[in-house]
Amino acid sequence: MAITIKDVAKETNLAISTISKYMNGGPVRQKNKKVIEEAVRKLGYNPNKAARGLRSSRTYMIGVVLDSLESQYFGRITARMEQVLKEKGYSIMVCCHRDSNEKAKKCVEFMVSRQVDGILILSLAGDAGYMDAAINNKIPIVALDRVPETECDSVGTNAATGAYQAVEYLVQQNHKKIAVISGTWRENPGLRTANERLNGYYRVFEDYCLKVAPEFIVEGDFSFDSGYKCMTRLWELEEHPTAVFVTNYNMTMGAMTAIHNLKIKVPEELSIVVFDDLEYSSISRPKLTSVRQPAQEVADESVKLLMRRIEGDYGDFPKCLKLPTTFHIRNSVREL
Amino acid sequence: MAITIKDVAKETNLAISTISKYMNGGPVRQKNKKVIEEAVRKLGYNPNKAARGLRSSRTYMIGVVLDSLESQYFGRITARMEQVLKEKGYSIMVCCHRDSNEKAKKCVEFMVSRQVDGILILSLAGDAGYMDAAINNKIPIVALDRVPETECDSVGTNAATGAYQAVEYLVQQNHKKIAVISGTWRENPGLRTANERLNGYYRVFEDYCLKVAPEFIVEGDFSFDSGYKCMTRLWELEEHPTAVFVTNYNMTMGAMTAIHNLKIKVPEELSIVVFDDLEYSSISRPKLTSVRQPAQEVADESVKLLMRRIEGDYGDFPKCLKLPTTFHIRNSVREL
DNA sequence: TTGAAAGCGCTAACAC
DNA sequence: GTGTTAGCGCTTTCAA
Repeated sequence: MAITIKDVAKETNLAISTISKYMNGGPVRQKNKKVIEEAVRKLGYNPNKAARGLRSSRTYMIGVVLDSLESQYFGRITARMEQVLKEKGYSIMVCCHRDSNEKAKKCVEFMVSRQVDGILILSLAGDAGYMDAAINNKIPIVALDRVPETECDSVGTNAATGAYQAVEYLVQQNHKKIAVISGTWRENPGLRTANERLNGYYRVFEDYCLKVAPEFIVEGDFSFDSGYKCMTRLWELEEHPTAVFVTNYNMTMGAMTAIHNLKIKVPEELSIVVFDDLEYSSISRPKLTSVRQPAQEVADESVKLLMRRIEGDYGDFPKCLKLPTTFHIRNSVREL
Repeated sequence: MAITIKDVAKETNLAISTISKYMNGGPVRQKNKKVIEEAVRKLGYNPNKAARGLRSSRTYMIGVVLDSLESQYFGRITARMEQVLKEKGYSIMVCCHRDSNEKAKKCVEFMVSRQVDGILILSLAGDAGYMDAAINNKIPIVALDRVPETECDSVGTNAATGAYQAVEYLVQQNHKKIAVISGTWRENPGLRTANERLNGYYRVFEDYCLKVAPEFIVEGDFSFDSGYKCMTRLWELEEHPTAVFVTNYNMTMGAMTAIHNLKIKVPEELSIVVFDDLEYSSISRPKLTSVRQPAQEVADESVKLLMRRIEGDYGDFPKCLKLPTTFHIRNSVREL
């Protein structure tokens, strides 16, 4: 087995507890400090964090449960969380729920049994029973991106406002026939982020006294395929829209693929604005005018909030933080 | 604090060790089995894995150290590893090295101090001193994608063959003026994957008795920007190439952006084949003919190998596994 | 089969 | 400042 604190004690002729104190930044005599440092280096001692956690009931481990590592947006968020947490001495354990609440529940239980100090959970809709294990064990948990229905800490972005801005921009460019490819679908009406994005659309129409054309509102499910299908369906309409608002990244890529296949010219024949501003938005031609969610800030704020909960500061529980999106005008919209 | 084995013992009037045995699938009297099950459910008992690890020196935790969570290819690999490992009862701890060997060393040490049962390390060039901590502590470690110089287990793809296939295809379509945007750069000549991809190119020229034009070999560093710059430089040449082989994903996107800006028509004016077959290859217009690395198989094989090492089977150490790439013909190459 | 007891590596009281 | 000691929650002998 590896080097333990005992070995260091033996090597230095000091007590175990002195070594422990030194390792935790406690006060140690100058001379001993040197001796210990020396021994630690020589032996290559590395404190066993599991044992430390067992004793101090602090594992310095944070559980991150997310849909999948394959999504760009969540990848960015997770990468940032890892970075920030590492600086604070925490490491992260990840677990994918693949959009199943049942699996999410398992993930959370798993993390709890690992004694994580806190949990960050990304993107899950509907009933939040999956948080029970954490709550019962008094392990702080903050939800990201999609806000569950239970009373809990959460941080996300102000999707309604972001969507509003995107659609308003279209209106300001004199578009009236504006379609939207939404992520709300009847089987899963609980998906708040999807609803919020759609609400932004409705509100613009309301505020500008425009009439909503039901056939221009098509429902996808946030997947590539649904984006493709929705766009195709839109183009089969007798009267084409002059602009379309696509409400997430995967659907955007699906829609753009359909657009290419149908040989629709953007922005000449169809203007497009999209929610999520990731790789593809600036790589595609034309570049896509888009609403950006602040991945880094979302990560930073949720970590900050979680840290406060871990320190025991529950003053403002439950906190629901909504970060503003930003709007990036590029070349996919033309003025009518 | 949470429910411990003690609570279950008290609840059932059995000894702690009996509960432990039950929890680990040991032989317990039918009657007691029922009683324990009942109590576990009622109390919501979840064994503390840290304590278990401390005792049995098995944490059922695997450390994954990788460049960054933001890369698609590694995201896929990591996602798959998580899935497979979860099925086996393992969870993963991730740590990003951001292409710094020094940070990688820290990551590995960190994982070691967490008593992980094994380490999977992705994509790192040059000297492999960063593995020392794992090796010294006899913690199995397998390297993925990029193979370090030290004697160690590794699994990657057969990049040279993949590159060969791509360039050979170009030759078969009667291209002679074939440029390559390589990922080898003088400051980091140790990057084997980059060298292998370039070697594939050289070998085709050798085998087909073609002459290599030095000005057609441009050196990037696997980044978007370098892809952009290399493509631009290529187009400033007096004599343009008729085809280009781009040796990784980020450079491909950079090169494509340059291609769009320079208004180069693909494949009419320039054919392109690329290494890595991710999202963009099939979204872009035209779709990109590309070499695909088998992310899932790489993940599966490395996990399988690591598991064998954890079980103590070092029969074939050090094993260097190279999985075949596949070649996908799409619309970015024209026949001359 | 079951239970008592030792101990994994560490921290935290407490006495010195 | 330093050392002694008692556990954190669990597994694992070893007796019964």
